[in-house]
Amino acid sequence: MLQEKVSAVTDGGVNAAHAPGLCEIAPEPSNLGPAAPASDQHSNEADQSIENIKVFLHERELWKKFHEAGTEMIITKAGRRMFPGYKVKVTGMNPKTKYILLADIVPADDHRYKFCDNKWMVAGKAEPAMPGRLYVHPDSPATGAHWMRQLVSFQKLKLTNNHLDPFGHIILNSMHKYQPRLHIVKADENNGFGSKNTAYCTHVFPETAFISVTSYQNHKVEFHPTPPCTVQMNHDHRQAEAWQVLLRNRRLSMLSSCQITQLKIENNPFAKGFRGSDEGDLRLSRQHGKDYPVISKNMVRQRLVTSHTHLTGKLGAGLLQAHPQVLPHYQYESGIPLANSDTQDTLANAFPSGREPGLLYHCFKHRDNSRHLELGCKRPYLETAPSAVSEEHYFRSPTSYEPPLLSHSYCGEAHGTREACMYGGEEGDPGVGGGPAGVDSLAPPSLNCNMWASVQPYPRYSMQAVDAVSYQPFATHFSSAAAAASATMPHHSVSAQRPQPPPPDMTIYAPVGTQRGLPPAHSSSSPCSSSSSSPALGPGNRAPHPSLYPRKPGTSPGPLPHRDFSAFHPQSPQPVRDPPYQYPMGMSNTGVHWTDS
DNA sequence: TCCTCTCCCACATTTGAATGGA
DNA sequence: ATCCATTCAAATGTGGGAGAGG
Repeated sequence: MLQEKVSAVTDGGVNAAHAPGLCEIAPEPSNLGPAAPASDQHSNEADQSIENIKVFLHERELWKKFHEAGTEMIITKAGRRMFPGYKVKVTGMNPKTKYILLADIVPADDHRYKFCDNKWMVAGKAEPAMPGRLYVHPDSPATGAHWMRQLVSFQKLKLTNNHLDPFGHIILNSMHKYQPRLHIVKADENNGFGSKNTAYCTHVFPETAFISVTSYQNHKVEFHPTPPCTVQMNHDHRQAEAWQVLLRNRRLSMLSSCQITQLKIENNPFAKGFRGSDEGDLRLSRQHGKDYPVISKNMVRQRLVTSHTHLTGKLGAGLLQAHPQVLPHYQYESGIPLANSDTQDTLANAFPSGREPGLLYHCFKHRDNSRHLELGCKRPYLETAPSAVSEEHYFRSPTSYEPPLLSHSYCGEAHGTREACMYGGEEGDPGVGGGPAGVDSLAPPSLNCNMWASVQPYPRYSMQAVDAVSYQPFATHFSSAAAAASATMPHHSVSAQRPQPPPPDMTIYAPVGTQRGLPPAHSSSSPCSSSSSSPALGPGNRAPHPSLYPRKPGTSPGPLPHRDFSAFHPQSPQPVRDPPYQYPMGMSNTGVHWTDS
């Protein structure tokens, strides 16, 4: 957890709380200002109302930069952190009330995407959603004072594409669009485990949506110091000069931070080694046996875009007009509009969201024409893109969905059966924390409670699905709250309107192998048996390297069992006994407003 | 057989936590 | 108790290549 000062938070606001259970987003009056106060239905309890909680996304400007470029998040088998990190500042909590903060990542739509012609395009229907997992902040539960004292960082949350991931990372499908969410669950004794009324709220920052990839989709091109053929073909002095300008501008700072890899390299300390410098380029080049600098493709784009101003002024009718096929290509790629484009176009272009019906229609219509999937992708990067403009017709709806920039807050109340506490693997076990009575004993240091619960990506937004869920015997108020919060997550119409049967894999997954030196429990029957903390725990509790636990064929955890587990783990290294934790999703009566009991 | 697309892996580098000595 | 240097695991994007599928 970062120990940053509260004042370091620079991000925007949180919008008002909405009536829980509504699967639609109420329009927000403002995108930028601080959160409008929640529509408080319990004004006499304003101080303690969870609706009063405001969440500010940390590094929101950075997130917005990524969002405008079309955020990509690498997912790997071993798990990859998100960058930018998901950090928030929370205000409005009751300092003495205990809260649980957790995050999950849900599909933003039911499309599969592909990166084509420097744009994200719908490439078909989404693959079946992975069993959802919740990432519970390691400090949970903690008092409001604790949460408000500093930034709340979910930086150690990891994403994986390993469907059998034993480490508790959040499982995602590659080339799909996802939306992280933050849930705040009240966990004090008056509204605690076993309580009928669990107050919670969900916050969504649309700018944190991303497309998961196994490798960044803007690959490298070799930046030869000699002009490319498109320039060489025409021995025009002005073009040669233009190329010199390009070379000269290699080190220009980005006017438009538009490329994901470059944004990550520039902002992620761990990627410092890739930051641009002539020496760095040469180093990378030599590393790959090249005598000439190798510049990332996105850098080329940036430099071209950056140089556009210079070029247009300097070349006029020269290069750009002599080769009109070049400029249109760059003009639109990656949603980087030039002077005439506005932000909305940028956003729409970067993320062809499926939330906008018209856009969807265009995408599918285009796809049905069996054209766009073949366009551009096979062309060398510097080749012309004659379809670039026409593509815009299909992927830039004039009414493109522009996501609000504030977090959407959804408050709700979970009304589910709570026959067991999620902490209560052993009631009375102070380490495990168990049960309603264990709440008070759950001082933050004693409980590192990363929990990984299955979340149904689509059906959870469906009230029909909610009703259809058969409760698992180990429901907890917490999971109920999380599930309820999940159920209130607004979803675009395609998913929300698709009734889903009760999920067959309504499972819980346990964090495993998080204590140093302790192997993860691979047994799906009791995956928590030897684990004591989660991968996201603080220093000293590093997750073991996956290579320490090679999966032999046939010994893999296998498909997630119908009953899987997740548990909060004490820091003590003792094995957690099989915690009968079940986190049925979507069990909340989300049509009921939350209440503080 | 060829091509495209997606994914995996090794690599060099940087960061930051842990450790030990002064 | 504090400071500093060292060590090492974790994290990062990249290029090359494997493998599946058409």
